[in-house]
Amino acid sequence: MQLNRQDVLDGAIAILDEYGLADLTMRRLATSLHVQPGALYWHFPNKQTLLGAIADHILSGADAPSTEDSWDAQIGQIAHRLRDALLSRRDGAELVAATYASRLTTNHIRERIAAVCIRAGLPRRDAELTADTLLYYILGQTVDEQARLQMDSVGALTPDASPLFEEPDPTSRFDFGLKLFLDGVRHTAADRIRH
Amino acid sequence: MQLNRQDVLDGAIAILDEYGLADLTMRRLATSLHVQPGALYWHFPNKQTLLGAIADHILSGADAPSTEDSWDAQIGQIAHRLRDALLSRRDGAELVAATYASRLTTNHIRERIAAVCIRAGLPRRDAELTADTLLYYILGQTVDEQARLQMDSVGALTPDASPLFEEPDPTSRFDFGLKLFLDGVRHTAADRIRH
DNA sequence: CATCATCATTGAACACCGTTCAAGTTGAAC
DNA sequence: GTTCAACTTGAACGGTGTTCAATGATGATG
Repeated sequence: MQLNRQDVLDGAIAILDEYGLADLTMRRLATSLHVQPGALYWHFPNKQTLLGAIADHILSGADAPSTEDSWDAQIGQIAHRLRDALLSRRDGAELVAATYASRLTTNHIRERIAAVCIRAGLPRRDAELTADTLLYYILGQTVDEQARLQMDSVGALTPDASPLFEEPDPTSRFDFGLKLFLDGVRHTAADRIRH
Repeated sequence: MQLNRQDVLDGAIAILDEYGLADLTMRRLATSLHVQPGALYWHFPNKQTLLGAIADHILSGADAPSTEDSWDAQIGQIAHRLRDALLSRRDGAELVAATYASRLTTNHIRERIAAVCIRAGLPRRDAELTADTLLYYILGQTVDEQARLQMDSVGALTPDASPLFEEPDPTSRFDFGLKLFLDGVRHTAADRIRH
């Protein structure tokens, strides 16, 4: 029975969920698909491209149009959708951050955010820079949050610093930075923005 | 002639500058020091610790007290100092971002930024979250900028998209996000902040 | 049903990587 | 000159991504 691209992708995602990004190797993936490592290279030219496809899968849907009315609620919704997508899989944030840096995801969340900013009245270049700024924040924050989460689930060193007593909770931390950002956009473009 | 910790560190930084992070391997470092790979492990317990020491070196000085008066000029100065430090060496941003995530740098730039926010009137937790938000932005933005810079210096694919015609220039892009952030802080804590 | 081109896999190798460790060497202090 | 800690060697262990000629499976065509 022969493999196809989707089988390889599904197998990779299963390994990611179960063992994490560090243990997602071409050899392990091949073994789990009952195949020799070389076979994978018929479906994907290299590992980085495969990771890009996983990143696309993780991000799928995050760049859909917002259902909110005001521009700031729209950006807030998209930001939370992105964060949820990153957190939905083990090491998702780390994987997407690495892949985003190497520009081999086909997701259009950057353009979606920029579009909201343009519709709100920002010039195109400012809108793009604003989208970049937000994306850097979300990726950095979420990578960190997920790393902590995983450390806690393994380590659980000091009961005092356990996640139950950690404050503020991760979502509040995220919203703090998001609000900071939105306030900045509001103020910077105060004279241009439509209400 | 025997090696010491500083020799290893200097050798590693030399390789980083000349060949980049991807080619900074323990074996290559050993060869350049005319030594067997195992010898390095007497001076550093593992590669990650060595990278942490390099990150500390790159960041040294970036967390000094600001010489500015107003809180926003102070943060701006520290932010630019951090960016300059990251850009001062090949792959510096990538290296520091990776090391920062794994928490083995001893630099106190986060605390410095938080201290400025506290002195400006923010409660301690808000100050820390604010510092985190800014750091995520700076790291993400600078990693991206440095990656582009390196791609241009190697690729130079389309003359139209060459760095000469790229706009806005990287520093302006950085300042755009920085201003967005500072405006956000100003607005968020408008009633609390001392002027 | 046989043929044939295309799709897909094998098996083995290449050139690396970080890390470990018993055994050996070096160099300074006594 | 001996001793002892600091330091290095040499060799291995157990991995990694990737390549490629040879081989096998598959489905459409004559």
